[in-house]
Amino acid sequence: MNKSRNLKPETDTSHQLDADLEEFIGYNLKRAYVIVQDDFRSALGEEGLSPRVFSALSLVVQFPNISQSELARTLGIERSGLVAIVDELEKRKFLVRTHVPGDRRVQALVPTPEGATAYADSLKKVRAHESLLLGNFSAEEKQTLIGLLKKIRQTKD
Amino acid sequence: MNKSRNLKPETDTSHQLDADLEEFIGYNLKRAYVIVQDDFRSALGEEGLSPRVFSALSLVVQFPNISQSELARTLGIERSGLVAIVDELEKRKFLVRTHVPGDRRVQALVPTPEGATAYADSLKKVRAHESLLLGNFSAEEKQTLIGLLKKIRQTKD
DNA sequence: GTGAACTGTTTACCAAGTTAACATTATTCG
DNA sequence: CGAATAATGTTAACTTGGTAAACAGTTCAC
Repeated sequence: MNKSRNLKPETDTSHQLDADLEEFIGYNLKRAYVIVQDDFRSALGEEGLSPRVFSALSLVVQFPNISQSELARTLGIERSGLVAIVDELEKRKFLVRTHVPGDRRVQALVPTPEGATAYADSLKKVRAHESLLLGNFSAEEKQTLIGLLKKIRQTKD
Repeated sequence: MNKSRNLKPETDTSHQLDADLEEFIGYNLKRAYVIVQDDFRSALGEEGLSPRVFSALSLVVQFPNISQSELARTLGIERSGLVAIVDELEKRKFLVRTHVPGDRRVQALVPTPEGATAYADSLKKVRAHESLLLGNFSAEEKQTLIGLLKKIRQTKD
């Protein structure tokens, strides 16, 4: 069982091909995640939205009046962690925190017109980034991949 | 095209089902990645190896005498970032940095016997974690997923 | 032999999260 | 009612996992 592959480790580029690591979902998931995230950032540029801010804005635009708690829950992060994200979106004038009549604790998040157009613009860029990065994927492969990734999420509900 | 879904945002749990976000590879990748990583950590316990340390040890055990530069390259991280990982493995006595005769710059990484057994032990736990977490995946689905994730990596070589 | 390149390392930094505590407000239910 | 319980948004301190830049020592190319 000992593979005894000790030939010139410095110049042997075949490591990736048969390392134990390569059989793990976790490792492959991370490597792919890093690539996609890096490409996302360079596609949206220095002043563009980061992935997490984009995803928050997406939900606010699509579900106006969502509360911060609900947004955090939907994104799978802590309420405390969401504060900085909403702060950034508010500072950029992409949304406003508004009071809701029924409950004086919650601050409903409402997208501004600038927020809506910024989202539409970013959405285009994100779609372009994904279709360019995954240029060698068929539509079916993309759907399969998304389906399998969602299935992982379903295991922990 | 306006979906106008403004009914009780606080209690509407259908957000996940049709949000724009859900069609993106990047978003689904991140959500899945977080779940798998969290499960990895709880499977290996408080004193267990973190994912990145596990992956480094894996390569050192499988390819003894690998240099730090080569290891960093294989893992896709910076040389500077690898230092802390190797420091931890050395402190735990799982490997030693050794001089190589030909080149006085490089420090070849050699697993200790403890390192090898720690890896074997961790490997079992990692395999158990993945097969438990992905209990509702068929062998074929797992292979498909890994293949598609690798394909993402191939786009940026 | 000199300039370029590579190795390991430190330092300073950053991004993205967590946990714990808190004030404020709502809800539950003896 | 009123007291306990719970939810909301927020801050503060911390952790993790990286990067970028600079550096000394060493090797390579030509």
